[in-house]
Amino acid sequence: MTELEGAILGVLRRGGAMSAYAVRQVFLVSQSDEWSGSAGAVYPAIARLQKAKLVAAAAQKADGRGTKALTPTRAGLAAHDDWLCDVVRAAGPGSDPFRTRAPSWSKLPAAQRRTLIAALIEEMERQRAAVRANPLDDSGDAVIQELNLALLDTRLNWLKRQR
Amino acid sequence: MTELEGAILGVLRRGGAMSAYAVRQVFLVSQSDEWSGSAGAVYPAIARLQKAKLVAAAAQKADGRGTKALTPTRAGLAAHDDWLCDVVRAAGPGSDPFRTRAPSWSKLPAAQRRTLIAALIEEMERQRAAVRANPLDDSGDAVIQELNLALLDTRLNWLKRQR
DNA sequence: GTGCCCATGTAATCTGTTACATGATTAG
DNA sequence: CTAATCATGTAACAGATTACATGGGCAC
Repeated sequence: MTELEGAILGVLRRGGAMSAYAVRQVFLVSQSDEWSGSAGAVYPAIARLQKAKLVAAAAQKADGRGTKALTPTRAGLAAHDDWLCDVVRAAGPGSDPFRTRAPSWSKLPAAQRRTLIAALIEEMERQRAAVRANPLDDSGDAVIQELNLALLDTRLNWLKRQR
Repeated sequence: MTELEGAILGVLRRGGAMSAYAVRQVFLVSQSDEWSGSAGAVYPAIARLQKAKLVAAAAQKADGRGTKALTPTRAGLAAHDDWLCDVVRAAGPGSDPFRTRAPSWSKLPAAQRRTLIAALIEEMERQRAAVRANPLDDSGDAVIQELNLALLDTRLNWLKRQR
């Protein structure tokens, strides 16, 4: 199961029956934009999940567009549990564009480096304010917001020590 | 420029002239395993960089294997600077398998959830001990280690609040 | 009835993964 | 000499991205 497939099952599990389009919207507006929510990723991923009988689709009446209400099957919930409990994968570092760049910033000319660090601090503080201003009603989003705030603080702390 | 291409330029910039094989080793033993360092990724990426004249290859004498010493060109350094100063990309959240799973952990049966959280704490503390035990001689690795330690602490703090 | 969003998908392309292939060098 | 490692690459494949295509529902 790919990360995207696991994430989709999680959305269906937390959000109840919804259409593939609605799943896309969740990714499109998500705080952690790990995926673009592009149709070319979401629809094939859902098709794979359906083929593997991990997701079931119930046709909605009075919709000529063939909109389906998707729900995880019992096997889908079990597979998702396994994915959730995969300690090795869950504990992995993931990919972080900040961490990838940070080791090389010392190679920049000093003036450029100072400008960059100032711009990064400004951007991170802007993000932090935006997150803080947002309501965290949905339980899943609240967790992501909390972890994202911690990430922002980590980066800000590190940046301010580099000034 | 892809993240991998940027990272490769960074390795060449920080590590001095080295072969494509040596670049691979850096990724293979790297603390932040964002990439596997697979030959099928590294060699094509370096080929792209060479084609774009961002990396130059000097043949080493007395090596029948055609080993080349790779160095960033002036254009390569400029492109790398741009990549380093891309505030939007650097400030992005990246992808985090922990953050992807965390919102769904509340859906697990309570007993399973407690077991998982305990296993995750153990794994993170093991990782933290391993990082602490490692020497951080190389400047680039030291930065990554520092950011990884902060990431581990964030996750541990969050997990311990969930117990 | 004309736009605009809803809703589903496909096609071309890019990049990374695993696995394989090939040959040079060096340690025992 | 033989085995392990150094060193470079390719092939088949999987998954994500952008862009495109198609058509239903609804507001004005």
